[in-house]
Amino acid sequence: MSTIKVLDDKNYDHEAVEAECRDLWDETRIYEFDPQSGKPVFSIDTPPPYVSAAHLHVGHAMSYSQAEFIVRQRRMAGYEVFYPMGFDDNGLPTERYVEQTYKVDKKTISRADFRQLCIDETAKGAVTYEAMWRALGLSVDWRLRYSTIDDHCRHTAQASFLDLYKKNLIYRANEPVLWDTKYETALAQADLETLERKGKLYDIRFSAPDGTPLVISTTRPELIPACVALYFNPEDGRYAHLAGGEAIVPLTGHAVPIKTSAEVKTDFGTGLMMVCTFGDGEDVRKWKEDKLDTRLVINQDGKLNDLAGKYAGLDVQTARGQIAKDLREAGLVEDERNVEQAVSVGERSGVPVEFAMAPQWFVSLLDKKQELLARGAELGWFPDWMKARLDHWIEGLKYDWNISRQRFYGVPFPLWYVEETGDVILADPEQLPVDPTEDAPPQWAREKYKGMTITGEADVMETWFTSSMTPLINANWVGTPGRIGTMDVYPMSVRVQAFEIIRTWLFYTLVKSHFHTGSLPWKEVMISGWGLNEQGKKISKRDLEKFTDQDGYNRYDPYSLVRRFGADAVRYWAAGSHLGNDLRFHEKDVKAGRKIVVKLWNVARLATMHLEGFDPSAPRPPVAERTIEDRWVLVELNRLVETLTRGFETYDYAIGREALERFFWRVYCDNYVELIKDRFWTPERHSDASRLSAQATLYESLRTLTALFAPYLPFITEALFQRIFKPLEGGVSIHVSDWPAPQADVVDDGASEAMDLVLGILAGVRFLRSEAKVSQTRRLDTLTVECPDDATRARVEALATSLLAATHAARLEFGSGETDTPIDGIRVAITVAEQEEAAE
RNA sequence: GGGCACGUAGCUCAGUUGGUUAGAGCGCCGUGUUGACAUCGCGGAGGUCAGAGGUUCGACUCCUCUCGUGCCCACCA
Repeated sequence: MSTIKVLDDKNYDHEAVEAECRDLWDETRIYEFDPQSGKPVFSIDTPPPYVSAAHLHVGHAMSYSQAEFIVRQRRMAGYEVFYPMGFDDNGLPTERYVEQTYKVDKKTISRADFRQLCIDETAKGAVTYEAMWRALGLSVDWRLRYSTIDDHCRHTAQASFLDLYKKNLIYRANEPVLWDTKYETALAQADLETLERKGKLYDIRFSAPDGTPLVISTTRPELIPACVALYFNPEDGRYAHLAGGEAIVPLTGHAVPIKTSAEVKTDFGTGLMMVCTFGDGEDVRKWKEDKLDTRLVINQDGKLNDLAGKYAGLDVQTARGQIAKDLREAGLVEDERNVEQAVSVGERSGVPVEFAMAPQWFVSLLDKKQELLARGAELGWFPDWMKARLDHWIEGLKYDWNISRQRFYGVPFPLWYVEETGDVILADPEQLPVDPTEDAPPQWAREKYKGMTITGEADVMETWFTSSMTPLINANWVGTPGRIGTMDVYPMSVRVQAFEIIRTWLFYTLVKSHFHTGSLPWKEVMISGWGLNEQGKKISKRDLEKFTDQDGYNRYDPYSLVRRFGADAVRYWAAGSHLGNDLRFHEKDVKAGRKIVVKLWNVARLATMHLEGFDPSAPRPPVAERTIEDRWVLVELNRLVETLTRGFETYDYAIGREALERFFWRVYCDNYVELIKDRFWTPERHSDASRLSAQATLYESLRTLTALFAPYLPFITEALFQRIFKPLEGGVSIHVSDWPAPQADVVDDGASEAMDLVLGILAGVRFLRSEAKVSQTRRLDTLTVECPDDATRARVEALATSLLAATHAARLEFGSGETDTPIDGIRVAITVAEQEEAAE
């Protein structure tokens, strides 16, 4: 027979407990995915963070914790959990970081050497990240880790390219592309941000061949040398006579055609529009549709070229000022005024994008919008209103997906070009991953193009081309030997991510899955908000640096918080906002988390004191025979279980936290455990049966509470399980025990109503004690209850035992009360026990 | 300009299909300790639920409009 021992540690030592739990979890390997378990699989696709550039802050801790609440609950609910973790060490952020850290230039270092530096650097970052995730208690199966530059991921990305190529979903074109002049690379639409700024709108005088002035309006005078046409609205009577004619461009003196377009607004500026190569997307469209001349005046480095005449060599900004000045001096500026403009800038560079002509690889999207919208509609969205963001993005797509980047560090395209014929040689699937700038093309190609010049594609794929593969990376789509995970876990159960990358990561992943597998990548998506600083702004590097004190403590640094308050406390904070909503960080909220952890420890200590010697394997009193206090708490507990289970089904961890907190504090600690004390303190007025009833109920409720708290507070709940419950019921860990189900034999047979009466009277007594400055535990001589009618009096009388126990009173009397209670018509009064007075 | 979300106590937020005197945490005030917990208990103050209309027997909740905040999208050159 096993019985319960009292918890011996008076103080809860989170550091010791967390270390103990981590060791236990490592040793027992309970988080490892077992494909043979026969249980339904719950697989989760979480963001692979950039490991180099950014430092972790509580916002990261928040969103990963929110996902992990769900994971832990699903594991307990009987799912076989597949929980990998990835790191994104590809792409521009890493490249920039390495360039700056090692002071290297991509033009003077070999691709292999540079990649090695990136790999080394990101390996360091990954160590930090893994340590952080472990400290937070993320139940990741670390055998499933991937990093986007490793062989498996490069292989997957290149296989994706080959598959798209075969399916005719990818093409190469030499078209105007969005161009970042700072990093000198092409960009995709999704890489753009909008910058609001003040600009100037100039009215500038062009002329007709006969010298008649023609005044156009533009915010970009530096593009005048690139002008290839003027447009006006066909409805615009002012210019009707110009149609089909020509205009002479100032500064350069070249002639351009004058055309009409319904899109020109008659009330904007002068109603005459200058079209250039290329000022914006509209220019590109007219250039294509009307087969305009090409006068590309801005080079890939953002400087003007020889077409700009004396302005050659100036950057866009300088040229704009210089040209405006010269035009003004020449008397050609009719008007200039300030305007608000919205310009597209590179997300990373912050520099306004230009257009450049360079051959690029594109994935077809524009003719697939309907299919992609349909896929998006198949997904289960949590919260559901986030779906609108994807729909709007797809509807607003203007370009196919340009995946070429004129950068260095990324996954190479698996192909070579034959200079003489222009043919494209694709890598053989067996030779992936391949780097065409270093590796030879396949044997058959070397033979076929013998004697010709074969060059590997020097561009690399953009980073999203790889990260959009994470579900297929996890499911080992390419069949890398030795990797755990097969297409059996595909589509995955859920993707977790923040809202700002719906248009990128979510969208591209959907695209890839649709094209490669004809199915969704996951069944559902869980979209989280951001952790914000006290001011409600995104947490910045500045926050992380500025608020560090002498001890190295920083309130935005998850490590600092975990060390000071414990991982459970940080996680408890993270559960504080509903899914999809931002959460402001306040240290005091983590302290509140800490408080509930300590309270849980203490209430467990109290329970073990009352339960000392209790044998849970012995028959317990049927619920129907227990006291009303016990039946009441079990009814409340059943409701709690239902609430949490329902919340978790829709990824709403916050419902559960809220309900748990309310139950734990208001029902359990403040009332239930106080109400049962009398049965142990004054055994002479309670039966053995009622004591056993309390013990059984206390045991059951504490066990259920431990399980319900487990997804949120994995460490303390594990500690309680190991110390109290495991010796009695066996099992390895609370985290692989069963998720609680409502107890079927618990029905609300009036216990709640009766307890309302007891608690109402108790509230009145507590008020009187407080008024009279009498301790809440001091014994009362009499409890006097004033009832409005005989029926109420009879109900109160029937509850005498409970009332005396609750109020620690010796006698119940009926008479006139001193104060109201929350219950209509019932008033109470108290007298303090004489003998205690004497004892003092 | 369009879309999405939001506006509830000093601060941060709950409030599940509309139903009696709107809740919590923190903060504030008062008070209590030989029996889990001062990392605590008990009590208290504090809100015209952004504003205005409308639907309804009844609105924090549903509808319309206005104001304000955040984010996303947008070629007004």
